Amino acid sequence: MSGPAAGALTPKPLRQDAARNRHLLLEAARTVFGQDGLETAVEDVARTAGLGTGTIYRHFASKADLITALVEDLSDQVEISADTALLKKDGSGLWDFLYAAGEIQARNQGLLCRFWAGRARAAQVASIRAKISRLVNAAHKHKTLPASVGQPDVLLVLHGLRGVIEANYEDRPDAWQRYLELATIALKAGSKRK
Amino acid sequence: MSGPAAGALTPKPLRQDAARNRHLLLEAARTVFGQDGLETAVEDVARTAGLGTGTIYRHFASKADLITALVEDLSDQVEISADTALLKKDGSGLWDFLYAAGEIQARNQGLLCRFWAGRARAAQVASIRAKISRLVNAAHKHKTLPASVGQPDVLLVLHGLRGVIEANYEDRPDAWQRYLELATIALKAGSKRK
DNA sequence: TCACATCCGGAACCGTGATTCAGGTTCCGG
DNA sequence: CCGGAACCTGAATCACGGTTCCGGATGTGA
Repeated sequence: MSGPAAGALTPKPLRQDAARNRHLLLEAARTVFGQDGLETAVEDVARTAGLGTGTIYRHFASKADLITALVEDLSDQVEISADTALLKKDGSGLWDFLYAAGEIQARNQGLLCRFWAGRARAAQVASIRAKISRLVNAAHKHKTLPASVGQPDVLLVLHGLRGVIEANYEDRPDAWQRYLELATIALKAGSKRK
Repeated sequence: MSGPAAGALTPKPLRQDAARNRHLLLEAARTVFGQDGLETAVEDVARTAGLGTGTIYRHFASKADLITALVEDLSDQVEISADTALLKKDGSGLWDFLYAAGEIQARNQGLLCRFWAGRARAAQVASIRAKISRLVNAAHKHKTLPASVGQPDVLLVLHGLRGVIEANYEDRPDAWQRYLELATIALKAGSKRK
Protein backbone atom coordinates (compact mmCIF):
# COMPACT_ATOMS: atom_id res chain seq x y z
CA MET A 1 0.00 0.00 0.00
CA SER A 2 2.56 2.55 1.11
CA GLY A 3 5.17 2.52 -1.61
CA PRO A 4 8.46 4.26 -0.97
CA ALA A 5 7.85 7.26 -3.22
CA ALA A 6 4.48 6.60 -4.71
CA GLY A 7 3.09 10.04 -3.88
CA ALA A 8 1.11 12.12 -6.34
CA LEU A 9 4.02 14.49 -6.35
CA THR A 10 5.96 12.92 -9.19
CA PRO A 11 3.79 13.00 -12.31
CA LYS A 12 6.76 12.22 -14.56
CA PRO A 13 10.15 13.87 -14.75
CA LEU A 14 9.87 14.45 -18.53
CA ARG A 15 12.81 13.44 -20.58
CA GLN A 16 15.26 16.28 -21.13
CA ASP A 17 14.48 16.96 -24.79
CA ALA A 18 10.79 16.43 -24.27
CA ALA A 19 10.86 19.28 -21.81
CA ARG A 20 12.75 21.45 -24.25
CA ASN A 21 10.27 20.69 -27.01
CA ARG A 22 7.36 21.48 -24.80
CA HIS A 23 8.91 24.83 -24.24
CA LEU A 24 9.52 25.38 -27.92
CA LEU A 25 5.91 24.57 -28.63
CA LEU A 26 4.54 26.99 -26.07
CA GLU A 27 6.87 29.66 -27.33
CA ALA A 28 5.92 29.03 -30.95
CA ALA A 29 2.25 28.95 -30.06
CA ARG A 30 2.50 32.25 -28.27
CA THR A 31 4.20 33.77 -31.30
CA VAL A 32 1.97 32.32 -33.98
CA PHE A 33 -1.34 32.68 -32.19
CA GLY A 34 -0.39 36.13 -31.03
CA GLN A 35 0.53 37.18 -34.51
CA ASP A 36 -2.08 35.52 -36.69
CA GLY A 37 -4.87 34.75 -34.28
CA LEU A 38 -6.13 31.59 -32.67
CA GLU A 39 -7.58 30.18 -35.85
CA THR A 40 -4.12 29.51 -37.19
CA ALA A 41 -3.55 25.83 -37.96
CA VAL A 42 -1.63 23.77 -35.45
CA GLU A 43 0.67 22.77 -38.27
CA ASP A 44 1.96 26.33 -38.37
CA VAL A 45 2.72 26.18 -34.69
CA ALA A 46 4.58 22.93 -35.19
CA ARG A 47 6.53 24.28 -38.13
CA THR A 48 7.47 27.41 -36.23
CA ALA A 49 8.72 25.28 -33.38
CA GLY A 50 10.61 23.14 -35.86
CA LEU A 51 8.69 20.05 -34.81
CA GLY A 52 6.02 17.74 -36.17
CA THR A 53 2.34 18.12 -35.49
CA GLY A 54 2.25 14.84 -33.65
CA THR A 55 4.56 16.24 -31.04
CA ILE A 56 1.99 18.81 -30.10
CA TYR A 57 -0.40 16.03 -29.22
CA ARG A 58 2.18 14.29 -27.11
CA HIS A 59 2.23 17.33 -24.89
CA PHE A 60 -1.28 18.67 -25.15
CA ALA A 61 -4.52 16.75 -25.44
CA SER A 62 -5.87 19.11 -28.05
CA LYS A 63 -5.40 22.46 -29.67
CA ALA A 64 -7.79 23.93 -27.14
CA ASP A 65 -5.62 22.53 -24.41
CA LEU A 66 -2.57 24.18 -25.82
CA ILE A 67 -4.36 27.49 -25.89
CA THR A 68 -5.55 26.97 -22.36
CA ALA A 69 -1.99 26.51 -21.22
CA LEU A 70 -1.08 29.78 -22.85
CA VAL A 71 -3.98 31.67 -21.36
CA GLU A 72 -3.29 30.19 -17.97
CA ASP A 73 0.18 31.58 -18.12
CA LEU A 74 -1.19 34.91 -19.17
CA SER A 75 -3.56 34.88 -16.23
CA ASP A 76 -0.72 34.09 -13.91
CA GLN A 77 1.22 37.07 -15.16
CA VAL A 78 -1.71 39.36 -14.62
CA GLU A 79 -2.32 37.92 -11.21
CA ILE A 80 1.28 38.44 -10.23
CA SER A 81 1.11 42.02 -11.41
CA ALA A 82 -1.91 42.51 -9.23
CA ASP A 83 -0.14 41.02 -6.25
CA THR A 84 2.84 43.24 -6.80
CA ALA A 85 0.61 46.26 -7.09
CA LEU A 86 -1.13 45.31 -3.87
CA LEU A 87 2.15 45.72 -2.04
CA LYS A 88 2.11 49.45 -2.61
CA LYS A 89 0.62 51.03 0.44
CA ASP A 90 -0.02 54.50 -0.87
CA GLY A 91 -3.00 53.77 -3.10
CA SER A 92 -1.01 53.96 -6.31
CA GLY A 93 -1.12 50.21 -6.93
CA LEU A 94 -4.16 50.44 -9.15
CA TRP A 95 -2.32 52.58 -11.65
CA ASP A 96 0.69 50.35 -11.66
CA PHE A 97 -1.57 47.44 -12.31
CA LEU A 98 -3.33 49.05 -15.24
CA TYR A 99 -0.07 49.75 -16.92
CA ALA A 100 1.25 46.27 -16.25
CA ALA A 101 -1.92 44.76 -17.63
CA GLY A 102 -1.46 46.85 -20.74
CA GLU A 103 2.05 45.60 -21.25
CA ILE A 104 1.11 42.00 -20.76
CA GLN A 105 -1.81 42.19 -23.12
CA ALA A 106 0.16 44.08 -25.74
CA ARG A 107 2.72 41.30 -25.64
CA ASN A 108 0.07 38.71 -26.28
CA GLN A 109 -2.20 40.29 -28.77
CA GLY A 110 -3.97 37.32 -30.29
CA LEU A 111 -4.69 35.65 -27.01
CA LEU A 112 -6.62 38.46 -25.52
CA CYS A 113 -10.04 37.36 -26.64
CA ARG A 114 -9.75 34.21 -24.60
CA PHE A 115 -8.57 36.02 -21.59
CA TRP A 116 -11.69 37.62 -20.25
CA ALA A 117 -14.21 36.01 -22.47
CA GLY A 118 -14.17 32.21 -22.35
CA ARG A 119 -16.68 30.75 -19.97
CA ALA A 120 -13.88 28.59 -18.70
CA ARG A 121 -11.12 30.18 -16.64
CA ALA A 122 -13.91 31.56 -14.51
CA ALA A 123 -12.10 30.85 -11.28
CA GLN A 124 -8.96 32.64 -12.29
CA VAL A 125 -10.87 35.59 -13.67
CA ALA A 126 -12.80 35.80 -10.42
CA SER A 127 -9.58 35.81 -8.48
CA ILE A 128 -8.20 38.63 -10.57
CA ARG A 129 -11.37 40.60 -10.19
CA ALA A 130 -11.18 40.23 -6.46
CA LYS A 131 -7.67 41.61 -6.49
CA ILE A 132 -8.75 44.51 -8.62
CA SER A 133 -11.42 45.21 -6.05
CA ARG A 134 -8.80 45.37 -3.37
CA LEU A 135 -6.70 47.69 -5.49
CA VAL A 136 -9.72 49.89 -5.97
CA ASN A 137 -10.41 49.91 -2.26
CA ALA A 138 -6.87 50.90 -1.50
CA ALA A 139 -7.11 53.70 -4.03
CA HIS A 140 -10.34 54.87 -2.47
CA LYS A 141 -8.80 54.84 0.95
CA HIS A 142 -5.88 56.97 -0.17
CA LYS A 143 -8.05 59.30 -2.21
CA THR A 144 -6.27 58.33 -5.39
CA LEU A 145 -9.61 57.41 -6.84
CA PRO A 146 -12.96 59.12 -6.20
CA ALA A 147 -15.56 57.02 -4.42
CA SER A 148 -17.92 57.44 -7.33
CA VAL A 149 -15.71 55.24 -9.48
CA GLY A 150 -15.80 51.55 -8.73
CA GLN A 151 -14.28 48.26 -9.72
CA PRO A 152 -16.78 47.79 -12.58
CA ASP A 153 -15.44 50.98 -14.10
CA VAL A 154 -11.91 49.68 -13.94
CA LEU A 155 -13.06 46.51 -15.66
CA LEU A 156 -14.58 48.61 -18.42
CA VAL A 157 -11.26 50.28 -18.91
CA LEU A 158 -9.55 46.91 -19.13
CA HIS A 159 -12.06 45.62 -21.66
CA GLY A 160 -11.52 48.70 -23.72
CA LEU A 161 -7.80 48.20 -23.45
CA ARG A 162 -8.16 44.93 -25.29
CA GLY A 163 -10.06 46.56 -28.10
CA VAL A 164 -7.46 49.26 -28.44
CA ILE A 165 -4.57 46.84 -28.55
CA GLU A 166 -6.22 44.58 -31.08
CA ALA A 167 -7.13 47.42 -33.38
CA ASN A 168 -3.80 49.17 -33.28
CA TYR A 169 -1.35 46.35 -33.06
CA GLU A 170 -0.03 46.85 -36.56
CA ASP A 171 0.10 50.59 -37.06
CA ARG A 172 0.59 51.94 -33.59
CA PRO A 173 1.64 49.20 -31.19
CA ASP A 174 1.98 51.77 -28.42
CA ALA A 175 -1.44 53.31 -28.75
CA TRP A 176 -2.58 51.56 -25.62
CA GLN A 177 -0.34 53.77 -23.55
CA ARG A 178 -2.15 56.87 -24.67
CA TYR A 179 -5.39 55.04 -24.08
CA LEU A 180 -4.45 54.30 -20.51
CA GLU A 181 -3.38 57.89 -20.07
CA LEU A 182 -6.86 58.99 -21.04
CA ALA A 183 -8.47 56.24 -19.01
CA THR A 184 -6.54 57.33 -15.98
CA ILE A 185 -7.80 60.86 -16.40
CA ALA A 186 -11.35 59.60 -16.59
CA LEU A 187 -11.09 57.37 -13.57
CA LYS A 188 -9.45 60.02 -11.46
CA ALA A 189 -11.94 62.63 -12.52
CA GLY A 190 -14.77 60.21 -11.98
CA SER A 191 -18.46 61.03 -11.96
CA LYS A 192 -21.55 59.78 -10.29
CA ARG A 193 -22.18 56.23 -11.35
CA LYS A 194 -25.50 55.66 -13.07
CA MET B 1 -24.01 48.95 -81.17
CA SER B 2 -26.28 51.46 -79.50
CA GLY B 3 -29.14 49.41 -78.15
CA PRO B 4 -32.23 51.22 -76.96
CA ALA B 5 -31.64 50.78 -73.24
CA ALA B 6 -28.31 49.02 -73.04
CA GLY B 7 -26.86 51.27 -70.36
CA ALA B 8 -24.87 49.93 -67.42
CA LEU B 9 -27.55 51.34 -65.18
CA THR B 10 -29.87 48.33 -65.17
CA PRO B 11 -27.98 45.42 -63.61
CA LYS B 12 -31.19 43.39 -63.22
CA PRO B 13 -34.48 44.34 -61.61
CA LEU B 14 -34.52 41.24 -59.35
CA ARG B 15 -37.68 39.25 -59.38
CA GLN B 16 -40.09 40.16 -56.59
CA ASP B 17 -39.57 37.12 -54.37
CA ALA B 18 -35.86 37.06 -55.04
CA ALA B 19 -35.66 40.53 -53.60
CA ARG B 20 -37.63 39.45 -50.58
CA ASN B 21 -35.40 36.47 -50.02
CA ARG B 22 -32.29 38.56 -50.30
CA HIS B 23 -33.70 40.69 -47.55
CA LEU B 24 -34.57 37.71 -45.42
CA LEU B 25 -31.04 36.44 -45.80
CA LEU B 26 -29.42 39.68 -44.78
CA GLU B 27 -31.75 39.94 -41.84
CA ALA B 28 -31.08 36.38 -40.76
CA ALA B 29 -27.37 36.86 -41.22
CA ARG B 30 -27.38 39.95 -39.07
CA THR B 31 -29.24 38.09 -36.37
CA VAL B 32 -27.26 34.89 -36.44
CA PHE B 33 -23.82 36.39 -36.90
CA GLY B 34 -24.55 39.06 -34.36
CA GLN B 35 -25.70 36.52 -31.86
CA ASP B 36 -23.33 33.61 -32.35
CA GLY B 37 -20.39 35.17 -34.11
CA LEU B 38 -19.11 35.07 -37.64
CA GLU B 39 -17.94 31.48 -37.43
CA THR B 40 -21.52 30.26 -37.45
CA ALA B 41 -22.26 27.94 -40.39
CA VAL B 42 -24.06 29.39 -43.39
CA GLU B 43 -26.59 26.64 -43.02
CA ASP B 44 -27.75 28.26 -39.81
CA VAL B 45 -28.26 31.51 -41.62
CA ALA B 46 -30.25 29.75 -44.31
CA ARG B 47 -32.37 27.89 -41.80
CA THR B 48 -33.07 31.05 -39.85
CA ALA B 49 -34.16 32.74 -43.04
CA GLY B 50 -36.30 29.71 -43.86
CA LEU B 51 -34.40 29.09 -47.09
CA GLY B 52 -31.91 26.62 -48.50
CA THR B 53 -28.17 27.11 -48.42
CA GLY B 54 -28.03 27.28 -52.17
CA THR B 55 -30.09 30.43 -52.13
CA ILE B 56 -27.39 32.21 -50.24
CA TYR B 57 -25.03 31.57 -53.10
CA ARG B 58 -27.49 32.86 -55.65
CA HIS B 59 -27.29 36.21 -53.91
CA PHE B 60 -23.77 36.32 -52.56
CA ALA B 61 -20.62 34.97 -54.13
CA SER B 62 -19.41 33.58 -50.84
CA LYS B 63 -19.91 33.69 -47.12
CA ALA B 64 -17.28 36.40 -46.94
CA ASP B 65 -19.27 38.36 -49.44
CA LEU B 66 -22.40 38.09 -47.36
CA ILE B 67 -20.51 39.38 -44.36
CA THR B 68 -19.11 42.20 -46.42
CA ALA B 69 -22.59 43.27 -47.37
CA LEU B 70 -23.51 43.36 -43.71
CA VAL B 71 -20.46 45.34 -42.72
CA GLU B 72 -21.01 47.72 -45.57
CA ASP B 73 -24.43 48.46 -44.24
CA LEU B 74 -22.98 48.94 -40.78
CA SER B 75 -20.47 51.38 -42.20
CA ASP B 76 -23.24 53.25 -43.89
CA GLN B 77 -25.10 53.63 -40.64
CA VAL B 78 -22.04 54.98 -38.91
CA GLU B 79 -21.35 57.30 -41.79
CA ILE B 80 -24.87 58.63 -41.67
CA SER B 81 -24.56 59.21 -37.95
CA ALA B 82 -21.43 61.18 -38.61
CA ASP B 83 -23.17 63.24 -41.25
CA THR B 84 -26.04 63.95 -38.93
CA ALA B 85 -23.66 64.95 -36.18
CA LEU B 86 -21.86 67.26 -38.56
CA LEU B 87 -25.02 69.27 -38.94
CA LYS B 88 -24.81 70.48 -35.36
CA LYS B 89 -23.09 73.81 -35.45
CA ASP B 90 -22.31 74.20 -31.78
CA GLY B 91 -19.49 71.70 -31.49
CA SER B 92 -21.58 69.07 -29.77
CA GLY B 93 -21.70 66.80 -32.80
CA LEU B 94 -18.75 64.75 -31.68
CA TRP B 95 -20.56 63.62 -28.57
CA ASP B 96 -23.71 62.78 -30.45
CA PHE B 97 -21.64 60.74 -32.80
CA LEU B 98 -19.89 58.76 -30.09
CA TYR B 99 -23.18 57.78 -28.59
CA ALA B 100 -24.67 56.88 -31.95
CA ALA B 101 -21.65 54.76 -32.74
CA GLY B 102 -22.13 52.98 -29.45
CA GLU B 103 -25.72 52.19 -30.22
CA ILE B 104 -24.96 50.91 -33.68
CA GLN B 105 -22.15 48.73 -32.51
CA ALA B 106 -24.12 47.40 -29.58
CA ARG B 107 -26.84 46.38 -32.00
CA ASN B 108 -24.39 44.44 -34.12
CA GLN B 109 -22.17 42.79 -31.64
CA GLY B 110 -20.73 39.95 -33.66
CA LEU B 111 -19.87 42.06 -36.65
CA LEU B 112 -17.72 44.52 -34.84
CA CYS B 113 -14.43 42.79 -35.39
CA ARG B 114 -14.76 43.20 -39.11
CA PHE B 115 -15.69 46.78 -38.86
CA TRP B 116 -12.42 48.54 -38.19
CA ALA B 117 -10.10 45.67 -38.69
CA GLY B 118 -10.34 44.01 -42.08
CA ARG B 119 -7.79 45.29 -44.54
CA ALA B 120 -10.63 45.66 -46.97
CA ARG B 121 -13.21 48.39 -46.41
CA ALA B 122 -10.27 50.74 -46.25
CA ALA B 123 -11.99 53.39 -48.35
CA GLN B 124 -15.07 53.53 -46.17
CA VAL B 125 -13.07 53.54 -42.98
CA ALA B 126 -10.99 56.40 -44.35
CA SER B 127 -14.13 58.31 -45.14
CA ILE B 128 -15.43 57.84 -41.63
CA ARG B 129 -12.14 58.89 -40.15
CA ALA B 130 -12.22 62.03 -42.20
CA LYS B 131 -15.63 62.86 -40.85
CA ILE B 132 -14.48 62.24 -37.33
CA SER B 133 -11.67 64.67 -37.98
CA ARG B 134 -14.17 67.27 -38.98
CA LEU B 135 -16.22 66.59 -35.88
CA VAL B 136 -13.11 67.00 -33.80
CA ASN B 137 -12.26 70.25 -35.52
CA ALA B 138 -15.71 71.59 -34.88
CA ALA B 139 -15.41 70.61 -31.25
CA HIS B 140 -12.06 72.34 -31.02
CA LYS B 141 -13.48 75.46 -32.56
CA HIS B 142 -16.29 75.60 -30.07
CA LYS B 143 -14.05 74.73 -27.13
CA THR B 144 -16.04 71.58 -26.47
CA LEU B 145 -12.82 69.65 -26.74
CA PRO B 146 -9.36 70.79 -25.62
CA ALA B 147 -6.82 71.27 -28.39
CA SER B 148 -4.55 68.74 -26.76
CA VAL B 149 -6.96 65.96 -27.64
CA GLY B 150 -7.06 64.94 -31.28
CA GLN B 151 -8.80 62.65 -33.69
CA PRO B 152 -6.46 59.76 -32.87
CA ASP B 153 -7.66 59.95 -29.31
CA VAL B 154 -11.25 59.70 -30.41
CA LEU B 155 -10.36 56.65 -32.47
CA LEU B 156 -8.83 55.08 -29.40
CA VAL B 157 -12.07 55.60 -27.57
CA LEU B 158 -13.98 53.97 -30.40
CA HIS B 159 -11.66 50.99 -30.49
CA GLY B 160 -12.09 50.60 -26.78
CA LEU B 161 -15.82 50.83 -27.23
CA ARG B 162 -15.73 47.70 -29.31
CA GLY B 163 -13.83 45.81 -26.66
CA VAL B 164 -16.28 46.89 -24.00
CA ILE B 165 -19.31 45.86 -25.98
CA GLU B 166 -17.89 42.49 -26.91
CA ALA B 167 -16.88 41.70 -23.36
CA ASN B 168 -20.11 42.78 -21.74
CA TYR B 169 -22.73 41.84 -24.24
CA GLU B 170 -24.16 39.05 -22.14
CA ASP B 171 -24.07 40.32 -18.58
CA ARG B 172 -24.34 44.05 -18.98
CA PRO B 173 -25.46 45.00 -22.46
CA ASP B 174 -25.54 48.65 -21.45
CA ALA B 175 -22.06 48.83 -20.04
CA TRP B 176 -20.90 50.74 -23.08
CA GLN B 177 -22.91 53.72 -21.96
CA ARG B 178 -20.99 54.04 -18.76
CA TYR B 179 -17.82 53.53 -20.77
CA LEU B 180 -18.67 56.42 -23.04
CA GLU B 181 -19.51 58.50 -20.02
CA LEU B 182 -16.01 57.94 -18.70
CA ALA B 183 -14.49 58.39 -22.14
CA THR B 184 -16.23 61.71 -22.50
CA ILE B 185 -14.79 62.87 -19.22
CA ALA B 186 -11.34 61.90 -20.36
CA LEU B 187 -11.61 63.57 -23.72
CA LYS B 188 -13.01 66.78 -22.30
CA ALA B 189 -10.40 66.88 -19.58
CA GLY B 190 -7.69 66.07 -22.06
CA SER B 191 -3.97 66.27 -21.45
CA LYS B 192 -0.88 66.98 -23.43
CA ARG B 193 -0.52 64.37 -26.14
CA LYS B 194 2.67 62.35 -26.02
C1' DT C 1 27.79 0.07 -24.94
C1' DC C 2 23.03 -2.36 -24.68
C1' DA C 3 18.05 -2.60 -24.25
C1' DC C 4 14.18 -0.26 -23.39
C1' DA C 5 11.01 3.39 -22.48
C1' DT C 6 10.07 7.75 -24.35
C1' DC C 7 9.59 10.58 -27.87
C1' DC C 8 9.18 12.37 -32.64
C1' DG C 9 7.60 12.85 -37.54
C1' DG C 10 4.34 13.33 -40.75
C1' DA C 11 1.22 10.79 -43.64
C1' DA C 12 -3.49 8.94 -43.20
C1' DC C 13 -8.00 9.48 -41.34
C1' DC C 14 -12.23 12.10 -40.35
C1' DG C 15 -15.55 15.48 -39.29
C1' DT C 16 -17.05 19.98 -40.36
C1' DG C 17 -18.66 23.36 -43.17
C1' DA C 18 -18.25 26.16 -47.51
C1' DT C 19 -19.53 25.82 -52.33
C1' DT C 20 -21.54 23.62 -56.46
C1' DC C 21 -24.99 21.43 -59.23
C1' DA C 22 -28.81 18.89 -61.26
C1' DG C 23 -33.33 18.96 -61.06
C1' DG C 24 -38.01 20.87 -59.65
C1' DT C 25 -40.68 25.36 -58.80
C1' DT C 26 -42.33 30.06 -59.24
C1' DC C 27 -42.82 34.49 -61.32
C1' DC C 28 -43.75 37.48 -65.49
C1' DG C 29 -44.76 39.20 -70.02
C1' DG C 30 -47.67 38.31 -73.65
C1' DC D 1 -53.28 30.41 -69.58
C1' DC D 2 -48.24 29.41 -71.76
C1' DG D 3 -43.31 29.22 -72.25
C1' DG D 4 -39.25 30.24 -70.50
C1' DA D 5 -36.21 32.78 -67.63
C1' DA D 6 -35.15 33.40 -62.97
C1' DC D 7 -35.26 31.04 -58.72
C1' DC D 8 -34.95 27.64 -55.06
C1' DT D 9 -33.57 23.35 -52.85
C1' DG D 10 -30.64 20.19 -50.61
C1' DA D 11 -27.73 16.42 -51.48
C1' DA D 12 -22.97 15.72 -53.34
C1' DT D 13 -18.47 17.56 -53.67
C1' DC D 14 -14.22 19.55 -51.89
C1' DA D 15 -10.95 21.62 -49.05
C1' DC D 16 -9.18 22.37 -44.74
C1' DG D 17 -7.41 21.38 -40.40
C1' DG D 18 -7.64 18.74 -35.99
C1' DT D 19 -6.41 14.18 -34.31
C1' DT D 20 -4.52 9.57 -34.57
C1' DC D 21 -1.06 6.16 -35.39
C1' DC D 22 2.92 3.48 -36.25
C1' DG D 23 7.66 2.98 -37.87
C1' DG D 24 11.90 5.06 -36.67
C1' DA D 25 14.94 8.07 -33.73
C1' DT D 26 16.74 9.36 -29.24
C1' DG D 27 17.72 9.80 -24.33
C1' DT D 28 18.60 7.01 -20.07
C1' DG D 29 19.87 3.71 -16.62
C1' DA D 30 22.67 -0.26 -15.92
